[in-house]
Amino acid sequence: MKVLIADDDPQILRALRIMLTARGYDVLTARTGAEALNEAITHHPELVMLDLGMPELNGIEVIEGLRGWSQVPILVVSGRTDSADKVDALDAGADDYVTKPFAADELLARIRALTRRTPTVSDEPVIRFGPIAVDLAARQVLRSTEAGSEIVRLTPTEWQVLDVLVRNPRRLVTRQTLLTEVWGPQYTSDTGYLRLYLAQLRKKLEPVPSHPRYLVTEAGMGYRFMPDADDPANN
Amino acid sequence: MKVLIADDDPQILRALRIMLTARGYDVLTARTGAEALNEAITHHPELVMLDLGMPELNGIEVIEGLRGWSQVPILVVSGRTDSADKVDALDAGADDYVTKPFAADELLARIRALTRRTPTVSDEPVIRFGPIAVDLAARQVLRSTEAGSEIVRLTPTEWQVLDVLVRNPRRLVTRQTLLTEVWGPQYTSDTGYLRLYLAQLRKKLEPVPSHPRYLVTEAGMGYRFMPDADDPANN
DNA sequence: GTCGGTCCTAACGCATCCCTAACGCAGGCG
DNA sequence: CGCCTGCGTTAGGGATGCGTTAGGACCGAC
Repeated sequence: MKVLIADDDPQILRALRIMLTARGYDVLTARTGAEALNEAITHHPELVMLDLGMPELNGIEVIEGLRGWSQVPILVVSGRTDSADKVDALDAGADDYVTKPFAADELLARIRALTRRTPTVSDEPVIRFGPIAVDLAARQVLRSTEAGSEIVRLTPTEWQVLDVLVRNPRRLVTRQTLLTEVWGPQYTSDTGYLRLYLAQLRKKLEPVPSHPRYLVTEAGMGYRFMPDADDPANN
Repeated sequence: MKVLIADDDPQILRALRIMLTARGYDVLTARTGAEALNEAITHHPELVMLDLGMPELNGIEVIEGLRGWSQVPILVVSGRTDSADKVDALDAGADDYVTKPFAADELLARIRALTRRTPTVSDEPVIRFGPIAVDLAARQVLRSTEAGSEIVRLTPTEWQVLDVLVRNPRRLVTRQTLLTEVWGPQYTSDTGYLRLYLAQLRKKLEPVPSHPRYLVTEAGMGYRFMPDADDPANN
């Protein structure tokens, strides 16, 4: 199992590497936030351990950068004990937060708990409907035309909205969950931008945007992604 | 979102209930391990907060009992700070571990982190009667016809009424309960719209809307959902 | 400084939904 | 037998929600 450790302190990096290697983990390391993002993109680790106080990009920015395209479990290991730091990191997308100094066996148990819960998030990370193919891992959308296939460009926000919807096929996603998933837990009332992004997504993905077939709206409740009826991906 | 809190200390129970209720969570409580398991089985909460030192069954046993059939996120809130306790709880199946005393905002952030990750993989509460299948999780109603199945569209209010009824199979639901559940606690007298929505539901769901078989009215009292007699889902 | 892209606000039709009002009908009761 | 109460049903107005367009604020790149 590949684990990425990002910390600017070589001491900690070395200690963690030894501890995890001895337990059979494959350890990748990074010393800056930018380096951490690069490593994550190229090697797709199954767990990311992150320090908050790194140069170039701080921990929160790294979390947001990761969460833009990956569901990998993120464990923050930080010297900051202030609860505000914890709240910020967790709300940004981290899954757990451990303060230094930490007990080695507890850290290992938390790592086991995090990796246990995600036994391969999705064995089929590419979702197809109509002429569209959504590759969640590669963060890419392709539309097949008669002359091959073309790349559909989506903005970050459009991606997050689409991500939530396609991860819940056939299920109703309420306006509120969509808002909190994309814009954060403090957003609960819609002033109208959800409609906007749904319209843009439909313009880019639907065969007939004015008559949506896959990104269906349920009046007064929310939205729903309806896969093709013959799609074998049913779960 | 339903949250089950299991703790033998009434003080903590009360504090947590207030804190979570204010944030919009539906709080269930239990004072013993056995009670916690019972509550979990009957109400299927989306998060379980657990104290380790409870009578009857200790925390670890409760975790194991839950994990036997449920993937619900488990957050341990315990006074024990020993790392061995944390390791045991986490390895038994808990997802996070917070020691008392805890910071309220951190606890809330951890709750958000835990519930965010699970897209409510909840067990499949599909209720069937006649040609109708009600999928509560997906918020979808299907009617099977000779040529496959078609989607039945329900308005939000129709959904809420149906939701209350099917969650109480064979039980009488008084007019007042229905009103307060759907329209809010201040509504107590019916000016006639309940009749309206029942009529619409019957028109959409009953085989013979003029002679209701599943959505039965009890004159002067309320309504009752009667499942098929041979339905194995009896609880 | 300029430019392109993205995010959000505001406003306007339009469809849908909620609720009121009225009428018909059945059963209970004096 | 006639009245009354409670429920089912229908139709229509008002309100809300949604899709759509246009335009300004903000930010990083060049």
